[in-house]
Amino acid sequence: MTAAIALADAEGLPAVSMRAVASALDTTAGSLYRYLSSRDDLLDLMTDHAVGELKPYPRPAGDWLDQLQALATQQLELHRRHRWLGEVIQRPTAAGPQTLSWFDHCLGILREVPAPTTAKFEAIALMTGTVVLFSRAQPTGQPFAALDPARHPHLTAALANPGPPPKDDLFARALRALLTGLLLGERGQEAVAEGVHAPDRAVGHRGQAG
Amino acid sequence: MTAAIALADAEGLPAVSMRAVASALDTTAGSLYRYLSSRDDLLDLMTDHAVGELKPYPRPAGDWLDQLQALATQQLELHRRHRWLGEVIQRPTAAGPQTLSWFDHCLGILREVPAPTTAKFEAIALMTGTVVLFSRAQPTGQPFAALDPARHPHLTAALANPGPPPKDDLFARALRALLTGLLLGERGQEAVAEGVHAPDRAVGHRGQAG
DNA sequence: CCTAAACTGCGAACGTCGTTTGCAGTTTAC
DNA sequence: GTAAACTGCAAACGACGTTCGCAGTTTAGG
Repeated sequence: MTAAIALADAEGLPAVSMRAVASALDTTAGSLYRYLSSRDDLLDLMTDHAVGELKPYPRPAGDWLDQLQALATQQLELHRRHRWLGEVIQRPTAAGPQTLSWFDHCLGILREVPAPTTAKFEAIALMTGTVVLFSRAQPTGQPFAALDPARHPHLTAALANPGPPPKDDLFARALRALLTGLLLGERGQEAVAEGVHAPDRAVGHRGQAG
Repeated sequence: MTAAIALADAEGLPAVSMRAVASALDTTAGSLYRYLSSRDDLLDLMTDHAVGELKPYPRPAGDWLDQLQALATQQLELHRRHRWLGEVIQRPTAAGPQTLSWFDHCLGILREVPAPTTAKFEAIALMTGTVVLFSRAQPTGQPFAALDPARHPHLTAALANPGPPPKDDLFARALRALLTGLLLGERGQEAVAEGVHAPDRAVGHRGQAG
């Protein structure tokens, strides 16, 4: 269980074979089926255990956008710590209790945001998707073998003049752009530009937490 | 090759085994290694072949944002047609010629956008990532088994009151929010809100194409 | 305290996977 | 006409997820 997580952290998800985790537990592959129904079961348990690391949730500070950003930042750290998470959560399996709790916490933050429920669901899904995207991108080696400048003029030009390194707040900017665009619609753009962070109604995090 | 794509379209990526495509070609698994060096090779070929379906690229219309949106919409249709694409392109392999050509085309559209090269790379990657995210989300069954209203108050409330269905322009809105946020920075938000689509310099697609 | 039932862990095996290998049959070159 | 090179393929290898049946141990009942 935690042995499987350690294995995945160290050697990647493909290294998490029934035989490997059994060996780490000084037993054999078949024996694991006394406790697990399948390998997918193991992956589900690993996922929910990892999501549990997000607790305690950050104390509410700022408006809902700030709070979601804090949550996403924490989530990004989690995905960098467990690089196999992005791959695992893309399977269509039932969500575990920790995942359910986290999702409920997100909805709590969005409670007063005037957007339909479906939009909030999509926004949270896309937030996690963005986290996964950013957790992957770090070492850009040279994925381009032989470039023909005639065939790919813009690409060669871009590579010849790489320009300044990317700003490190790229994640926060992308996230805020996505969330405001999704949840506030076109009017959200103006609101952000004007420095207005919340709609008319008060958007606080009243009392409860997960 | 095309047989493998047909197989993946029909029965999913796991069904694309060496033996299965060999059987479709009336031969055996080992024989394929006369033409392919590995299964990853086959997947790479399938990917590049599928990306080739994006040609001819849509004729340039509107500013760079409109053009990228058209490209992304076309890409989304491709990913819905070949649902295995999203999974395949996440492997860290070298890009094929069609993929290179497409990437170069994107950079051509962004040619006059005043953003560093690295930012453009990230934006294109995130655009594709958004396409993958949206290509997945279609049937939301009931992923929630037994909900404890006390433990997940917001979630149960949200499910009890689903609200109106999501607007179908959600993809376009998310994409535009992401791209403007990434490539224009904070100032981009104002520009979009004011209906201004391009910076001072003319942003046309002059002549060439991929 | 002894026996019967239930449960535990585990070695061995099954089928499938990607990949390698050696062998026939055929084509090419001298 | 012979030697070299190339082709397709059946068989096999190791690793995978998973199943099965058998020992050893724990529990329940008389």
